Amino acid sequence: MFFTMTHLSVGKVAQRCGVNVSTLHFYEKKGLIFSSRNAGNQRRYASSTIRRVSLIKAAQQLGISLEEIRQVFDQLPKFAAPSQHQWQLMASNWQRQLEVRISQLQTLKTSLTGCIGCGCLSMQSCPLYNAKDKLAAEGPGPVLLQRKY
Amino acid sequence: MFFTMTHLSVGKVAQRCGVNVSTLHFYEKKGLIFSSRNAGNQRRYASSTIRRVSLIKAAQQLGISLEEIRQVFDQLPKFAAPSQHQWQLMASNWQRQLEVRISQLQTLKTSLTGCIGCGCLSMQSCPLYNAKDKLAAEGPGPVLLQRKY
DNA sequence: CTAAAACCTCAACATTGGTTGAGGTAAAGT
DNA sequence: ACTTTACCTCAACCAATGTTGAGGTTTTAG
Repeated sequence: MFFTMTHLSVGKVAQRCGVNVSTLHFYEKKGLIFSSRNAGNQRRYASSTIRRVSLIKAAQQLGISLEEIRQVFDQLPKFAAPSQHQWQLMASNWQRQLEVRISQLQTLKTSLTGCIGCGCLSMQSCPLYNAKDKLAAEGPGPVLLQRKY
Repeated sequence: MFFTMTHLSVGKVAQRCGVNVSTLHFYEKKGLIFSSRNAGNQRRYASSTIRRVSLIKAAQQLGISLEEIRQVFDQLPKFAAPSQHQWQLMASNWQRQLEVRISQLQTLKTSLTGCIGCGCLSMQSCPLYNAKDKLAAEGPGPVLLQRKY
C-alpha cells in the first residue's frame, strides 16, 4: 500500500465528527474506536474512524447504548472499512430497531390523539391511564371520581 | 364534595403505575408530583397523580427529560385533574414533538437505506459520512483512500 | 530556535434518573 | 396486643455518558 490507513490525529477526527477530543478518548477507552500511536505516543486514526463515530452518533439517536454499539462493532474489522456484507448486516439490523422505535412512537402519538379527544375526563377511556393501571379492577368506585380523575 | 381527592397511599400509586415507591419520592422531590400528608405523616395522593405518572413515563419514551416535563406540569393544577383545555394544549404540544422525533428517525432510516445501497465503499455518497464531516473539503485526496474509507 | 498549539495520562467532577439501606414510625391483619 | 407490612427521612450509592483540569510531552508555525 502506498498510503497509511492510520494518519488522522485525534483533533482532526474530533473536528470532522463534531465531537470533543475527550469524547474520542472516552470512546476508545470503551472499545468503540481504536488508534495506533506515532513515535511521540500520539494517537493516529484510520480514516474509517470517522464513519465509526458518525455511526455511534447515529445509533445514539436511535436510543442504542454505547454498549450495544460496541457489540455490533466488535464484529467489524477494527481498522479497515467493513466489507459491504458486514456493513449491510449492521445497517439493516439497525433499521429494524429503528422501525420498532418509530412504531412505538406512533402508537404513543395515537394514544395522545385519543386523549385529546376524550379530554381525559373519563378514566375508563384514557389510553394513558389504561396503559399501566391494570390494577384498577377494584370495582368501579365512585362515579364522580371517575369524571374528576 | 363527598369524597377526598387525596386518598391514595404511595404504595398504591406505585403499584398502579408500575414504578417503585422510591421513584415516586424522587418525582416528588423533583416537583413532578405532589402529595398531602395524613395524621401520621404518610403521603396521600390525588388520584390524578396516576395520570401524571403515566404521562411522565409516556413523555420519557419521547425522549423528553424530567425537567421539560416539570415545566409543562407547572402550568397544570397540582392536585386537580387538568381542564380539558389544558390537557389538550399539553397533549398536542407533545404530539408535535413526537412528530418531529418520528421524522428524524425516518430520515435516519432513509440514510441507512442509502448506506445499504452504497455499501459505503464510497465516502462521497455516504449520507452518514456527509452528515457531520463538513470539513472534508481538503481536496479529493487519494482516490484509493476514498474507496477504502 | 522558540513559542504556541496540540497532544498525553490520570483522576476528579457533572448530570440524569433513579435505587438501596439504615434507623425509626405508622397502619393493618389476626 | 402483637407482629408484620408499609411508610418516613436522609444519605449514600449506581450506571451511563461524558467534561474538566493538572502536570507534562510533542508537533508545528514563524
